[in-house]
Amino acid sequence: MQKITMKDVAKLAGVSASTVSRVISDDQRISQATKDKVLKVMEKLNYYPNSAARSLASDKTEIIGLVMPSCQEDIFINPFFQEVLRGVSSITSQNSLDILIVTNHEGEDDLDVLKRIIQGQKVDGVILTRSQKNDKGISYLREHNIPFVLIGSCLEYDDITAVDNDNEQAAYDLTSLLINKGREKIAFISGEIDSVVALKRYQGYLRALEYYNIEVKEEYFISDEFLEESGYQLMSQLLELDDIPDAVVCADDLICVGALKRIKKEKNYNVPKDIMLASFNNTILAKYSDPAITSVDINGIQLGKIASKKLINIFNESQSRGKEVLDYEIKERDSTDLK
Amino acid sequence: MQKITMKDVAKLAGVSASTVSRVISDDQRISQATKDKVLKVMEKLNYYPNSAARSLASDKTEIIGLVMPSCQEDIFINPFFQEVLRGVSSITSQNSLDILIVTNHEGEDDLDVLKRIIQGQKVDGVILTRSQKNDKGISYLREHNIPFVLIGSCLEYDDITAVDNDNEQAAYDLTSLLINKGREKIAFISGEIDSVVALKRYQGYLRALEYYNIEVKEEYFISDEFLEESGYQLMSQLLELDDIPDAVVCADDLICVGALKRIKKEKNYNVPKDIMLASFNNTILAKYSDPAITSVDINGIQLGKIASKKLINIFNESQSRGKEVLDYEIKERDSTDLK
DNA sequence: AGGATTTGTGCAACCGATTGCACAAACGTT
DNA sequence: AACGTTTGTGCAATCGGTTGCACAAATCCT
Repeated sequence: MQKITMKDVAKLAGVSASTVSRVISDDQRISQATKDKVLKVMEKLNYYPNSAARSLASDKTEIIGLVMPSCQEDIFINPFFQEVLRGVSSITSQNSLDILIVTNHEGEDDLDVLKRIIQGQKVDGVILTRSQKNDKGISYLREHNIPFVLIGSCLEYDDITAVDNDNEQAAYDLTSLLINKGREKIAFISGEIDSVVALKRYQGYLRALEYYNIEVKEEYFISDEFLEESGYQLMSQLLELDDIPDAVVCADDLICVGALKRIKKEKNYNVPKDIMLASFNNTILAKYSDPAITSVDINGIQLGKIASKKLINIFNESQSRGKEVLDYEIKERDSTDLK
Repeated sequence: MQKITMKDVAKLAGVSASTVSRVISDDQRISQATKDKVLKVMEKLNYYPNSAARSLASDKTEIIGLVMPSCQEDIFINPFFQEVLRGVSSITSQNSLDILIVTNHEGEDDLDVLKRIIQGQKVDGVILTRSQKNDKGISYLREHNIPFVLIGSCLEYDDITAVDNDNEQAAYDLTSLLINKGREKIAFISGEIDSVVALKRYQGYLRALEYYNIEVKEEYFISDEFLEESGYQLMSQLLELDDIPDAVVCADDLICVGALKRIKKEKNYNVPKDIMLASFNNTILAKYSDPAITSVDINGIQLGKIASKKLINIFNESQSRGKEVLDYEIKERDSTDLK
């Protein structure tokens, strides 16, 4: 495929390359007549500007990076990320930006990827989809003053542009709901507790127990990874306790679905009668599982949308930085409903 | 953030920029001593090559485009695409490539996006996740000799590199399964029948009916979009017929889930007793719905992996072009099981 | 030892855009 | 008519790499 460059357009239109460039960026100083002429030629030649040349010269890529969990991790399977992607995608589409899926190449750790992407200037900015305690990535981005938005929260700095739900409060509400249904032996199972979101949900759970004067049993809190398999294993552990819980709060639908599967294996336990289940993220999993799972809708699409908008604001140096907290909604379903 | 360029590295290492460039590309001609020296400096300065400059000069981006359904379309919600993305991602990660999510910007049609991405040289090649009859995109890519791989099939050309399942046969098998369970009034509901995959599945369905000498009723085939909502609507139509089908083959899980929802609304119909449901793609939806839906596992992850591998092969001009047909597997679940 | 060969490095052109500055043409003013 | 503005366009440097070619130094040969 032979390449059409600006020069070709310029020559055919009988103008200089700079004029063509200015037509593309819709420069005020170019007369309408010239613009029309050049645009016609561009159309005729099927010209599209070379984006590498463009970003080299202008120092902009028109691409934003969406940083996903390492792709080796199966957590990538979590439908939550697809929701975020959809949200992001709808905004980038409106703003003529593209999305680069950022995952680590073989041998890279989470910080390496960011460095490669950012310093290699593959993107103009990034959206992070999760955060950890003492997140190296966040520190790096912050120190180097790189445009980024966090979906989630950051414990260490309060000057970070982010979108999140009040996961602590949501977990409090969810746990309270179980308590109000008469449950007192409530367990909490989670993915990596280093993840801020897991931590916040755990704290909300604790606060609810304390508020209702329910004893916090150490063995009722166990964590592993954000995977269905982990949910299955963790539930196994709970079922082996002398005093089996009568309700379980899961930090994520994927975990919850795993836990449910494990419970179903035992003929003598019924959800919700013997054990109630409640969870987070309200992905399609929760909606279509049997029984359907009560889950906190954190509106992944909206998180993605707001995050992208904020990132675009940062590009434009307009306001609306800072942290934005989105509403959540508990979707009550059969897993907590005794009918 | 001040930029570190090759010149900086070159100066500090006491070599020329070309040498640095050659160290990066691990050129044979550079001595090990020099390589070590330069690498050390690169590390020290935290140098990462500017990818715009790199691709401008080398005419390579190290990025592959994953062409998604228009992001306005809700089909983007289909978990199938996430599976593909996971597969692609695992391969690109191993090969130090990145993924650009390609969706149309506002005002662009499907062909425009491709032109912009390809002629603007944002990517080295693309993976298409769906195809239509007389697909403009495919013609364009083919004519301009652009590296691409299709996940799916193309009816018009047989020289296209693609990965697919034998969807016709799969639909035949699936329909046969229903027939063997004693059903004879089998409907087929689908998304856009312009999509090749829908068409193939429809053809397989027809072939099964013919093979078993079952009359093909025109009103048993209706189509709309690949959405849950469509499944719901289409099922409504079927339920209004004088002679209601006793089994429905759906072209996609999302549709099937919608259809199921609609059936559940009618108290006097039971799945699978009155109406059996069977579907395609075996996404989590099918697995966790209630009743669980019998679905053809087409292995989206694997499709994504093979597609990426093939694309990389095209880059390397190695063989293994052509079409590859992957196995499918019918996962029988409660929606077709009378117990 | 001198020439041929191999090995390692640098020079400079080039990739295709953007953009500050210069300047010609067209216009308005007195 | 002469001069100052305004308007529209072109020149040329620049962005940060890659790569063909030239060439110096090191090695090998007879």
